[in-house]
Amino acid sequence: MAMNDKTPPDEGVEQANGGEANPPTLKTIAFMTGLGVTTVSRALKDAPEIGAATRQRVQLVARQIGYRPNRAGVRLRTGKTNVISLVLDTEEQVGGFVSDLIYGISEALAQTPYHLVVTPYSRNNDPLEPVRYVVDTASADGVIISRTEPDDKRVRYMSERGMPFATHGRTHMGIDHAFHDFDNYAYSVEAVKKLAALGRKRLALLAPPSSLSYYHHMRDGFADALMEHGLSEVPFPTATVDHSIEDIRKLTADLMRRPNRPDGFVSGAGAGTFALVAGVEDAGFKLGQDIDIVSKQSSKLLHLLRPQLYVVNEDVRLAGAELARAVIGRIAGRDIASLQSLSTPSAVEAYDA
Amino acid sequence: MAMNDKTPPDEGVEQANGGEANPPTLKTIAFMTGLGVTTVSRALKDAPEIGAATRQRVQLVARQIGYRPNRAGVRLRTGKTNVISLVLDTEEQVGGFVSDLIYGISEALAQTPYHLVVTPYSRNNDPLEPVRYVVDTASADGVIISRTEPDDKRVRYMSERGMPFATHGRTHMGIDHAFHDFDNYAYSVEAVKKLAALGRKRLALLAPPSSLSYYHHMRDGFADALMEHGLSEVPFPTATVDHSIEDIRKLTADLMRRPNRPDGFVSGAGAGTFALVAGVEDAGFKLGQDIDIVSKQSSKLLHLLRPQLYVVNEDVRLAGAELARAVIGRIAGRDIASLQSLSTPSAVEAYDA
DNA sequence: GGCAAGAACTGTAACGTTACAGATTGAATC
DNA sequence: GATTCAATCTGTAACGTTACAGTTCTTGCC
Repeated sequence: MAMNDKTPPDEGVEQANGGEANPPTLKTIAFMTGLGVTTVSRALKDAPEIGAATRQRVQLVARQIGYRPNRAGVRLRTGKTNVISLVLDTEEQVGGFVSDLIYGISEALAQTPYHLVVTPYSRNNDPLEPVRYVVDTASADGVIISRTEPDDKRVRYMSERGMPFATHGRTHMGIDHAFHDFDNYAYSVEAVKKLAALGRKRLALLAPPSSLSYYHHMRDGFADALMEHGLSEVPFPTATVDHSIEDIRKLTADLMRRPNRPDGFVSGAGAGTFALVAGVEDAGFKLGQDIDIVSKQSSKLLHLLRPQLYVVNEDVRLAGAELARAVIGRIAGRDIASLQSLSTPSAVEAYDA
Repeated sequence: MAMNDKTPPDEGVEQANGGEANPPTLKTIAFMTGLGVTTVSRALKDAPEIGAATRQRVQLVARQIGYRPNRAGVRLRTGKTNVISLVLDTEEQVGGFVSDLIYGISEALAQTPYHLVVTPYSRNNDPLEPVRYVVDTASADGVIISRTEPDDKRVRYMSERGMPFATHGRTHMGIDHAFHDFDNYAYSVEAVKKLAALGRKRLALLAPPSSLSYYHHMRDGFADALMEHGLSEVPFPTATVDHSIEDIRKLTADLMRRPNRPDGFVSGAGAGTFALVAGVEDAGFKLGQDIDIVSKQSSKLLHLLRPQLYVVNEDVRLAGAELARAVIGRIAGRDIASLQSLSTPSAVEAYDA
């Protein structure tokens, strides 16, 4: 049995043995077990043509010495990066939104070999650029994007090139893909219903920018519910949740000083609601008296701002976890239909003292 | 001139040329220029022993065909990952804090070849674990950590093993290292000074958890300034900025109902201040009248919560950018002393209507 | 006893890059 | 004309992994 013709992994290195131990590789295990590297490699991934005894022996040794596959080696050989890329707009307004998304994703990735890489872009630049980078350099196995548009270039790009991805928000472009979304239609329906029940008649909507998909959902729900309850809309077109706090505040105050001011607001974002409230009060009106506001929030701060606010909670952390599961599902080749989820808003909550 | 003995990069692949083009490699450029891969490699990194004409020719071709070095190849050969790892506590309370940190880091990394990998851990587990993982598997060239402690195991671990890193916050353990910190000592000195000027006498501090470095800075500044202005402290030991909004609120209300309640608060975190205000009002007291509060904030929401609040802004995005610059500096072997920065708090701001 | 077939294992090559040790020039020096 | 030298270029090997094409050995069958 020619066992000693295996080359020990550190041969040629003259350092004393007390020096830094290099991380173990397949070669290390091969040397320790007297097997070939190929056998070790296959034994570690439970290949069928490896004997049960050998497999167990290899896995035991690997565990003992704390073997971890070298990511660069695997990536170079197989092309598998074990990376999920989160493409983020770094101009994103305030709020723990992005933090929560990242926490949710991390949570779901923790049990997997995947690392999370944040790929930023500036809203001023082309949103397609970071996606193109990731796809062209194959620097991730899957991508998560947010700020989804109804006809989204990024979705088309990734679809055409077979890059697995999941979107935060839906599209309407005839391409089926994994997504997670908050049901903003249901949200604004519930919000309007609440305001109707409070006797409000003329409602305004602080909407997302009209380029984004959820603008349409929110707007449609708003319009349908207005119709159903026989209420009217006070247009508030210039302001969106993407505007700065100062802008929204000023636009709101202006709106409130008009003769046909609204007596109810539906707000699409927690931070925007801070500005709404300030604008309303700047104009001299009182929340819960002259006007009522229903807002979405991802943090829990709105009721501390004003207890008169009505809120619906959006669990962004959950969204992150769902998105991570969805991309991983796509990478594993799972069925798209099973990787699409919609989060139903909870009931509108009044402040509970 | 034997030029055609170079092997074209796609030899052996039977696909028609109309198929997907594989990303160009050094071999591609070598083939196109008629040079050897080694020459191409060196030409691209401006090595001195390559002729000026050749260098330009190679770089031109590389640019034209959109060559990008394969990260796995570089990483495997050199050990350089071109990755910065941000180690994050995923239990972090609320606030755009982490978002801003990430945006700041991304901003600074955008001009470099570095990718940002988020390495999460749960506060319940050992904070050393993710750091050990990154160091042991050499999965990043540099690390950024936050929630720094005066005697920080992670700092020791990375120091001893020569992993470049930067900390958000300082340590006091006789190890010199790169950091960025907000001057929380100066902050609480200014905060107390403001409250003294307002005629407040009995101050309480909503501090960070006592395990963290900035607890001590904030506390020392608080104590020194109390002394200087002849004010007294109302102990508020159980509550920290890490507690939930609900907990802080309740503890604050309890405190305010005591006979020796404070007439001024210094708050170490924006989200905590939301809870402070709620607790104060729960107990029936009025901000600006019975009590004044000075708070740090990283978002701009506090003055919308209550205009009576006094705020100091902490630019976390800047902190992120500084931290990124600091780690990169360490990786480049720059002097530690030049990679330590302290951000001086701006003046205490009252609401400016 | 000879042979086929499977089980269990092995070596080689390749992914893309760079370190290292040459090789090939042409010009300058003696 | 030979020798040295610098300038410029090149091939080979290796980083750690896996696909592929063997190789060896045992066992069963005729």
